[in-house]
Amino acid sequence: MDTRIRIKDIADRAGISPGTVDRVIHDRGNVSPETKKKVMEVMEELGYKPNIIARTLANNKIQRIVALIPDPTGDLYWDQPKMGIEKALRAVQHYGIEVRIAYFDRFDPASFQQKATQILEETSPLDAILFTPIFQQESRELLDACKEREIPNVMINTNIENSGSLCYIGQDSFQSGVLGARLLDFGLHDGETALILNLDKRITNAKHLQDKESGFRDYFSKVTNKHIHIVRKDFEEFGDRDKLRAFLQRQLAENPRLSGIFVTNSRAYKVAEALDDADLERIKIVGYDLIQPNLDLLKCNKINFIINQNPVQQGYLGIMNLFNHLIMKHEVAPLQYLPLDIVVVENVEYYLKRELEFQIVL
Amino acid sequence: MDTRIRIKDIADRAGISPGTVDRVIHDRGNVSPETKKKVMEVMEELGYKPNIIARTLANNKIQRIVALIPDPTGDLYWDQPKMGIEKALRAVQHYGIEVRIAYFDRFDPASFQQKATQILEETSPLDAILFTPIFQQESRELLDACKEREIPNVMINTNIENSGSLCYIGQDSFQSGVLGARLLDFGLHDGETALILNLDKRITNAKHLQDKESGFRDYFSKVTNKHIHIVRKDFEEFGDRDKLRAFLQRQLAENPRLSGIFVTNSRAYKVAEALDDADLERIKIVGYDLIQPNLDLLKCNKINFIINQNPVQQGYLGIMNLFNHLIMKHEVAPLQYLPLDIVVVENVEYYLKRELEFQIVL
DNA sequence: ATTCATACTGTGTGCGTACACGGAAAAAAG
DNA sequence: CTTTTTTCCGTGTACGCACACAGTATGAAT
Repeated sequence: MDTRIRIKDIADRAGISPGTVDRVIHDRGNVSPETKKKVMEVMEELGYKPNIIARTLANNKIQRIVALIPDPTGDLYWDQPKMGIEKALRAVQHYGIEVRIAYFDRFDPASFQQKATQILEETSPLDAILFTPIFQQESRELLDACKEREIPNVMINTNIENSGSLCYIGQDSFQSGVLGARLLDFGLHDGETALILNLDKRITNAKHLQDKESGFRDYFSKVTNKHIHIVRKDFEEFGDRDKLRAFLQRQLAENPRLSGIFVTNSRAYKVAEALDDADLERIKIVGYDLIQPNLDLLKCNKINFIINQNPVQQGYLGIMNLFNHLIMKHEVAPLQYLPLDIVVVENVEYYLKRELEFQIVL
Repeated sequence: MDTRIRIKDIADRAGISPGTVDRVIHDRGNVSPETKKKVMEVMEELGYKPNIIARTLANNKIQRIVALIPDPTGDLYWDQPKMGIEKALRAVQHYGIEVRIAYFDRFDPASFQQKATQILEETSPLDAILFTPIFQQESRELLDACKEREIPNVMINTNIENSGSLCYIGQDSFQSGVLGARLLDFGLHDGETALILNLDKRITNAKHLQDKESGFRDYFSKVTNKHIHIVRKDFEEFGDRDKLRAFLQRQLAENPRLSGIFVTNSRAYKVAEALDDADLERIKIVGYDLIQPNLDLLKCNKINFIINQNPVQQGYLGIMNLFNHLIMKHEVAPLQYLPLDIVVVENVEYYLKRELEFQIVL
């Protein structure tokens, strides 16, 4: 395989045996300082790059990763990180990586806490954790436990600052709000009203929703040629269509010139379904995520734009980054913002196809 | 590594030696029909999956790939597939893949032909080719030569139908035109004119530009609430700013209500640079590709939308697909359309970041 | 002077596969 | 029946690395 430098080459050049070079490489001690220095110099000089193929073959232990994500039952969005995780697993399982996916109730912090504890206690060995820190408090506890036990971890979808995590993979919430504003702006005229709508339980961590709102407001604060009135509302009972309809009617009554709604999560379809066609004609809707009900409404122009949060990618890259860390021993970028894909009818197909097809199959 | 089935396990179960199992796996003959059948049954029964790691380590020959792409000198776009190819190489070089990049003059079919011949004759062994078939005729000749010599090949950026290629990776040109129309449509009013502008030498294959035009027209043919007049122009001397300016002034004179320009390749910046600020205020521009001059003009709102053709991805996936074919011996999807990314000021940063950062480093 | 501990270094085996080589058995030729 | 050829199959080695283990050298303690 080419003229690659092997450990043996280093050894020959340094006038010692491969075993010693190996000790230097893995910093396993029992090497005299001079020899170590010499070996390091030779490695530098010859540009030694370990052969991962041989390394993985020799080092045949398994690395166990546990992923803790929301139970996708009844929520189409959370099925997608799962798909990404499974796709990544297929790519790296040859390297001795094992992934178990655990689920928690996305509306119940106690469930998260319980599962996290269970994972920490019952999984052995536990080499890494991938999780979605949607509950701020409970996630911090998990992060602390990881730090204490020196378990590398990756966060996806929601970020927590100063977490000590290996990395975060997901969107930049603030900028995501800016983009949402920009997209709504296409359909807004001077003096009209835009509504920021959080269809979520209050209990879930609102941090990234707040960031989206800040970004949204930031955009319009910089628009000079027209003035847009901005209103924010939270509504918890999104499961009940009639209540949602009543709620929306109230908003329309209070804001007669309401002509744009920014739904901060994947539930834009609920809004579109609850509004009358006549209102929909006038009101532009920007939402998140390529889930089926959103797609259906996008195709008949009842939702105007969808911002793709790349949930499949999040899961995929989460695992791949752990792979890079655990097996490849590469540096991992701590903050990995995914693109803010703008999805309209005309390009939706290709994003869907990409999610389904492989990227890299190893 | 888990409880994986090895060749030795198959051998034991079938009551023969690993060598024979290996012969069956690689169909290398010298195995009696009964034994072969027996081995196949056992493999099926135990669900044998070859260990790629060990396979690659043992099979230490190199696979030589040559990439034939346009010389990026003086054209910022073509630098990007090159980056993608290099990124992919970094990911798979451990598996014994070697890539050499050859360049041709993107305005000179003879140069393509000459380089192609040279590659076929002088590279030995030549295990695969990745190329951009921008010259229809000459590319067909290369495809024929590949077919004759049974050299697997991948096309990126431009597609040729019925090519016998392993796969095509790039955009769906027609749909790309549809999207371009949709984006321009945001800024167009009833009765206004949209210009489809090909800033290219006539000599280059116009097939994918034609497709873009068809898509563009197709979109507006389906718009019912307003009527948009569509004009198409080709202009070869885009290198000369004064001539381009004069040309554009002529268009403005001929089409007083011209308020949208769809530039079908990466040269939108040339249009924006050649127009007066007063005209730019009114005229919306949609172009392609995240190259620096386009980005600068996007940021100051002189270009409104950029469609990303994902050139880095094209190169990256091109190599990765050959890797999948050559090393992994996986099936490869023959038609791999990349997403049509809509890029505006608000999300441009994240696309750029993605291109620069790794995706998978192996 | 011998033993013993310590600090360091070399050797060997295994990981799962590919493939060359050689040997045995069966079939064909003499 | 013997020799040669063919067909089939087992053994061994290499791939590059990790790691256990077996050394060797040095100096201190007895």
